[in-house]
Amino acid sequence: MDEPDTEWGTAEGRAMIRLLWDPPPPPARGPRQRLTLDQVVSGAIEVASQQGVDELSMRKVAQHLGVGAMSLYTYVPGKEELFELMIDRAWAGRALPDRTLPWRAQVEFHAREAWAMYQANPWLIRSNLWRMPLGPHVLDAQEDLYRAVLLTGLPATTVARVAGLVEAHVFGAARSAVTDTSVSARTGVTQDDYWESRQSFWGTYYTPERFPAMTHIWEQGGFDEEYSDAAWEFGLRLLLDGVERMADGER
Amino acid sequence: MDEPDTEWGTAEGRAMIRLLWDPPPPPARGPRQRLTLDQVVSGAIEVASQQGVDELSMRKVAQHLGVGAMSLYTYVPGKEELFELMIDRAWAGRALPDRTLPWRAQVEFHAREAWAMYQANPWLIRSNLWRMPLGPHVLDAQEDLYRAVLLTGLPATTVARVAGLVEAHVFGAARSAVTDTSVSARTGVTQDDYWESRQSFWGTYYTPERFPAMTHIWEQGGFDEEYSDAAWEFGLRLLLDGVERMADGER
DNA sequence: ACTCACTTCGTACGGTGTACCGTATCGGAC
DNA sequence: GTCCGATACGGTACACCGTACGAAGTGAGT
Repeated sequence: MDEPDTEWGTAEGRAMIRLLWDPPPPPARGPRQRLTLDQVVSGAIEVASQQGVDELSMRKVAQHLGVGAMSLYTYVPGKEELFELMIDRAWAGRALPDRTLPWRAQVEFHAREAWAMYQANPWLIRSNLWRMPLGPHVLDAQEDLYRAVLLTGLPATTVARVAGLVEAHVFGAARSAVTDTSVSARTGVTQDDYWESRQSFWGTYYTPERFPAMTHIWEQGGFDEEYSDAAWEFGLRLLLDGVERMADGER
Repeated sequence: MDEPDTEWGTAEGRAMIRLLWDPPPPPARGPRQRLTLDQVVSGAIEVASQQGVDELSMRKVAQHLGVGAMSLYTYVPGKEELFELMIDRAWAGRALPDRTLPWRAQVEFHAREAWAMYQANPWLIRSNLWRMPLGPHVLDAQEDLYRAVLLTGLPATTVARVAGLVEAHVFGAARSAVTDTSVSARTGVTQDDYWESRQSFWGTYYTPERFPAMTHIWEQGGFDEEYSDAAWEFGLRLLLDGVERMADGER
């Protein structure tokens, strides 16, 4: 009789999948739409980029696009779905490596593309926390990464793990690198201001006796270049060196 | 004259640091407090654990503790600060490794403790996105990890990178592993229901022709054990193998 | 006994996502 | 050309959020 309206059942799931994979047919029979789905997604991304993902709201997206808030719901079932579309759009920008390159160069290309994607779309960092959306561009990129890792000749289980490691590593590095700047953009507080606001800690509670290792690394300049390009590529190299060794041992 | 009330300046920063590091003196001169700061933090963690971090609200925490919503603000400046206290509390549960063990065993111990922490507190996954709080328990654990990695004898910059890699890797693995279950707990939709709701995708848009690599890995059972303990320990091993080789080459 | 710092919490404000529904707009059928 | 009905638009409303404000009650110090 009265079915629950918030169910995630097959109905909503199917609607989302269609939205991602099928171009929505331009509806005949009614007044013409003022916008396109693409414009809505782009507008949302612009709002998220300019004001930060925390400030993203349906009302703000609508205002940015010059329509009423509720009008968005004719393009998109809800905010969550809009977010999935935004994610897939971001992944659409990822280029694929030249298939004639050796596997390692291809994987490194993928990693650099992922890094660039997170740099260009910091709001992504706050997303993939949920499930990765089953969007076409997401899957195409992942498929190609799996293809590249398969070139190693390693067993399937290992390939799945390695591909996951590469994606997770880049994501983790991007998260750390982007966090500071995005927080700054959101609150208008610069990184220096933040540290200054917390400096009472350094003078009061931080003592070299309690934190000798950190103090030592600090004095050696070990924290100076934290999360530059060099830092995350160092991790990638470490990772791929291990994979390469496994692959060599395999054959 | 009218100073901005939302400033993050030294005032608020100092208050937060004191809240984290100094036990709040039991206030004389007024009616006795009904709760303690510890109880507030514990209550918030219970709400986050039971209902999911998205459902965490000051009103719900207050109700859970049997007090009015606004009463919480006598213990804590705001929600953000409460969250930092929750994070530090979670880190407080991390045990430290036996210092007589070799460095690798110590680092692995740290990694396993981190994994256990994320398993026990899935709401953490949605947190560290901002800056890591400067809480005493967070810093004590990190200090000890740096100490353990320093035992390798590697240069300071490398030590900083390796420690970051280990933490980031465990976090990434935990994020992927925990996501499914936490979404289930939040929405009451099981993982199977979710996949069923999206199954129109598998029948309609997923074709082996478009995704040959994924299909191949799937057929080989490569995705079966995704994000079990074995999966993330595989990544850790790969990582530490590389570190070990660097350390050996060093001396 | 008085003072007054302090806790508690009801009320309220501006924000959110979005359900509901009246109104305007058009394509297709006649 | 006229009308029907599906559709887009968007105002209003509801439940919820974080939290500012202030009134009322409490209890130690004087």
